[in-house]
Amino acid sequence: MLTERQQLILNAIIDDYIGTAEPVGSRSLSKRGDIKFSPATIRNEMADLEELGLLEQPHTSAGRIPSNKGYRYYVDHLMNYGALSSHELSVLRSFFADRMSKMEQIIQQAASILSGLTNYTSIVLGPEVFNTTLKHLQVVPLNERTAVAIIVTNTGRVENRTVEIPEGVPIGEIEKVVNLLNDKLRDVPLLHLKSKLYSEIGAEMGRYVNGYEELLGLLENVFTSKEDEDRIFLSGATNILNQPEFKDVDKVKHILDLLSEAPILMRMISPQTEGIQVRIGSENGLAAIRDCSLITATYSLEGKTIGTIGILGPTRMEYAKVMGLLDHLSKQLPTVLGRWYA
Amino acid sequence: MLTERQQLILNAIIDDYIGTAEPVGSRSLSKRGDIKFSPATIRNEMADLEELGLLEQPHTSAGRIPSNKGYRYYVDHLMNYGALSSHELSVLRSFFADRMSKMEQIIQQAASILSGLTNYTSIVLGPEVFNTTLKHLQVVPLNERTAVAIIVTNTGRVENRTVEIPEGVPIGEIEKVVNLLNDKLRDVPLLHLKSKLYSEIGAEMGRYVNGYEELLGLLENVFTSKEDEDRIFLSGATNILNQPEFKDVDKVKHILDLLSEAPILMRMISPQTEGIQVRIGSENGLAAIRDCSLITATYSLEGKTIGTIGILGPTRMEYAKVMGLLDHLSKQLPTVLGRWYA
DNA sequence: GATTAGCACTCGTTGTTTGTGAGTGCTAAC
DNA sequence: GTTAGCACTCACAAACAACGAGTGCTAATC
Repeated sequence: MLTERQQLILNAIIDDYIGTAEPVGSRSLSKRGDIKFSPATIRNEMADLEELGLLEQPHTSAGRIPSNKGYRYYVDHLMNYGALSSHELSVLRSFFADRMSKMEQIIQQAASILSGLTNYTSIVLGPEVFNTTLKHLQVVPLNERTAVAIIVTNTGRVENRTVEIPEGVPIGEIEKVVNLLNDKLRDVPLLHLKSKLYSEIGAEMGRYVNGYEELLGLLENVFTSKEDEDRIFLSGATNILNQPEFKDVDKVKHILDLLSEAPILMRMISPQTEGIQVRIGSENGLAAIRDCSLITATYSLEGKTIGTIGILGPTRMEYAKVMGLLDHLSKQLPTVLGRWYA
Repeated sequence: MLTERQQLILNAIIDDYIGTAEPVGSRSLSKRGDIKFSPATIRNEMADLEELGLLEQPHTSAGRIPSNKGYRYYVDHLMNYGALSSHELSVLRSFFADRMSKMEQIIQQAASILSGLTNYTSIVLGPEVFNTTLKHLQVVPLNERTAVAIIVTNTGRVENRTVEIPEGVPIGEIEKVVNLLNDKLRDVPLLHLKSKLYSEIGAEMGRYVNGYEELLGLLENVFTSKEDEDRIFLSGATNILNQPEFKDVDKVKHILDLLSEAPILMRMISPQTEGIQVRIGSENGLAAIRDCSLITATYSLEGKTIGTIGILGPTRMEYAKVMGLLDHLSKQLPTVLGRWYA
């Protein structure tokens, strides 16, 4: 347990360092208004904090910088979520005022706003298909052998896939099947489409349609959601380049490469637990972002977690501000999304 | 007009510099097998070439590097398209063997291959809607006030937009309109949809449908293609970070920011003229890529230019190799795309 | 006993100097 | 016309000193 004064000093150091990216020394700390001890006292405390692993020294005669553990302590015990500035509030208000966009646009916009307001990179995981249901299935033949299958969900999302029409299946048959499926599958959650297809529809289809086995395989392919990739929205990827700690091109390359790998991002920000989560430096597990912190917040609808919004920045991140923002947005986002689930 | 020997030397310098990114001196040149003059002679020639503006000297006692004008001369007069390596050929062959993907996937894949084989950034402009025609129009109501309008083209592309249903228009009416439109607009080029909508359909619609004015406005919105953004495909954006001339993070940031602006890319690679085009350094006009060269090749179908493939790299680019590749791919691409226009 | 002034010490940063070597331009010999 | 030779230039790297921000420790002070 840290003493009052140690907390004060740790807090001040992190505060300074977040602002300047320079190691902070005892003398400059003692000049801050909120610290009323001499540099010598501060030095003693700093030595103790270093021994506890909360601070580290780049080299002997430099100031101290927070260690990952230091940031962790700060986040867990010292920090309060920042209140939103009036500017932030007004940006968010105008975002929430928009009632026209379709869901994907809303999510993309949310990502843009996050990266715009923070100058970090935002990663947003769009709503899970969860209770997304099938609204309409359509097959449009393009020529004799190809057709495009289209799925419309109740959230307004449209997915499509090109399929090859098996030899010897006349267009008429396909239409019959599609009509049947539309009747049977309307309002069925996407998640259950495949199982329902086999358990209930398969047999019935056999009665009406010739060669339905091929069609079944085809439909399975159509219903296999490629959602995983599509749920990831990125914004402000190049913002890291603004941070002084990423002057090194090689480090940056690894990060940018990582950001273009949707499946990895997916794993990174999939909600492990509800609420706001902070992963500092090596806590992320990925070497490429060992100097980054990732803050994520889940958002829910009707008590179910359906997605995540996240910010990736240097470990020297404005935690309070970012967490304030994420907290606010994650709570408001469902109200905008809500109408798609009416 | 350059003498034989000047050409030989200029060619050698560019060749060397492309490989090493280091200024090349007279001594190292004279050691090349293909140059049989003494360093002194070479120096004299280099001085002349510099006077002509084809070479420049970073500083007095360094070797020479090609100027933009030097590259230009090289591209226009000295260089031959590189023959494709067996590796390149095999990659391309397996690409062209794929007959299943839908068009967007083909284009995206082409971009990936280009960036993969060159280690530069590839920018591809997908086929123009040009003779893309409407295959099917569909409106799926989501709830009382919203619907999603879907357009399917003969190329298998699916576009969709969320629309608000005007008050007092019953679902039945909408269905009627959609059926009418499907009859009238099938196989009409997307480009002409809007004009046709007004010139021919508008009046007729008035006869059958109440409140058709609102619907017209709505449909106009739907038919306004947002294609411009969607036609751009990027790959290997972070490859620039591998080039030694882009060690500087600030330069890189400008380029990466540029690459995320679809409209600017659009303008950059829209085909001005048929065939392969090389824009070197400042010839691009954009400050952010003043140290880059952009090589583009148009591809055509039935004599009409329908799109562009391009490579963005440092001015010190492997012109011969890249142009060989682009030439090959731009000629082959239409054969894969062809079936969508059958 | 906690705090602080004082001081010697460390070490990265900055600026200067000094070689070093790759490369040049020029001149004179071939 | 070509080339050998040579003096010269200049970026780059190493070596070095001065600087100063910052430290740890000790002893005086509150």
